[in-house]
Amino acid sequence: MVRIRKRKAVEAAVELPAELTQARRFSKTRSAQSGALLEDYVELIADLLSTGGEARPTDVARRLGVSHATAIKTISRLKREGLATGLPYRGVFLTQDGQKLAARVRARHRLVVDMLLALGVPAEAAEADAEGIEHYVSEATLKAFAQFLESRGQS
Amino acid sequence: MVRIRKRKAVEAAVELPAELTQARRFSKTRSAQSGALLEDYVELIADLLSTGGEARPTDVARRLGVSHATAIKTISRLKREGLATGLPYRGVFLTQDGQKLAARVRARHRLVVDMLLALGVPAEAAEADAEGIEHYVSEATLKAFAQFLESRGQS
DNA sequence: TGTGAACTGTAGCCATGGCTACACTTTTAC
DNA sequence: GTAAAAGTGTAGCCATGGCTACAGTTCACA
Ligand SMILES: [Mn+2]
Ligand SMILES: [Mn+2]
Ligand SMILES: [Mn+2]
Ligand SMILES: [Mn+2]
Repeated sequence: MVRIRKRKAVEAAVELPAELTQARRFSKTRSAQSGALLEDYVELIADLLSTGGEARPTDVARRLGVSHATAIKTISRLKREGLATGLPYRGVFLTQDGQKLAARVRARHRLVVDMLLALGVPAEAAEADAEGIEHYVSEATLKAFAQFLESRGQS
Repeated sequence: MVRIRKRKAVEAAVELPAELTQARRFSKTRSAQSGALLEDYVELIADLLSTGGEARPTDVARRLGVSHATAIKTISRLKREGLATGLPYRGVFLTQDGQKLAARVRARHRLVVDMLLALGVPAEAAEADAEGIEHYVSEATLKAFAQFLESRGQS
């Protein structure tokens, strides 16, 4: 006893473009997502290097809250993608590309945090939210953030 | 010929708390990430249901820009987690929990988009960025966004 | 009313990003 | 100088979220 149900009600009235636009947006978000982890690693490694002169897998793991095995696996992906280098048992370093990415990511992170703070978000929430938000902010949005901060006199 | 290198330089001077705080932030971001996909599915299904009265796997797939097999697999996860129901070949529906989640997600999505627009971000960039940002915005930040919009007269 | 088109579902592949367990290397401390 | 501790690396497990290929079901329409 299966009920019938209509399909293809109104020929969709050339509604396709909107569908495609939305699909493109989601695709873009998925791409950004796949880069997010690498960005965080590179940013953190740059931080460790500039602070203590070295970046060791265990430090990276501790700061990210993952096991050292996970950190090592991801670092090897960084190396595979040309962002990091290093010899066994000798710590991790960033390639030119890695350093360039780190600089961009760091500036973006700071801008997002500053924006949230300027809006009155409490410091810890601003830091925590920025850790996720930063990876999905386009150039256009970054520019808007910067202009807002400028118009407020905050850096 | 392997060079020696110092380790444990300064006993870390009780630097651990900061480490833990940062690790907790990253963990939180990872949790949010795992919920993001389900949120988008639920939001989209609610949209299809309220617009056309039914939500079919193929529609969902087309709007998300994934294959229908991927959509079906994720929808089955929605069902497993108590957010959706439906019989074979009969479309997808939302449970009470699913509908509640959809309402929250939809409101949040709109708020993030409105905020970006208010800052002068071009419409398409605002929509695209919001699709990612929305999943990482805490209650505190949402409140700050709402207050900003209110202070600007934009509902 | 039958049949081809459209849709739905299943199986099985891959990469990512978690984890634990275990083995190996380096550093520290005695 | 050696033994224990700390760090590093590998193997192998799991879930997620993509995909294609193929099989089964429902619908539209001639
Ligand atoms: Mn981040
Ligand atoms: Mn960051
Ligand atoms: Mn989204
Ligand atoms: Mn959304």
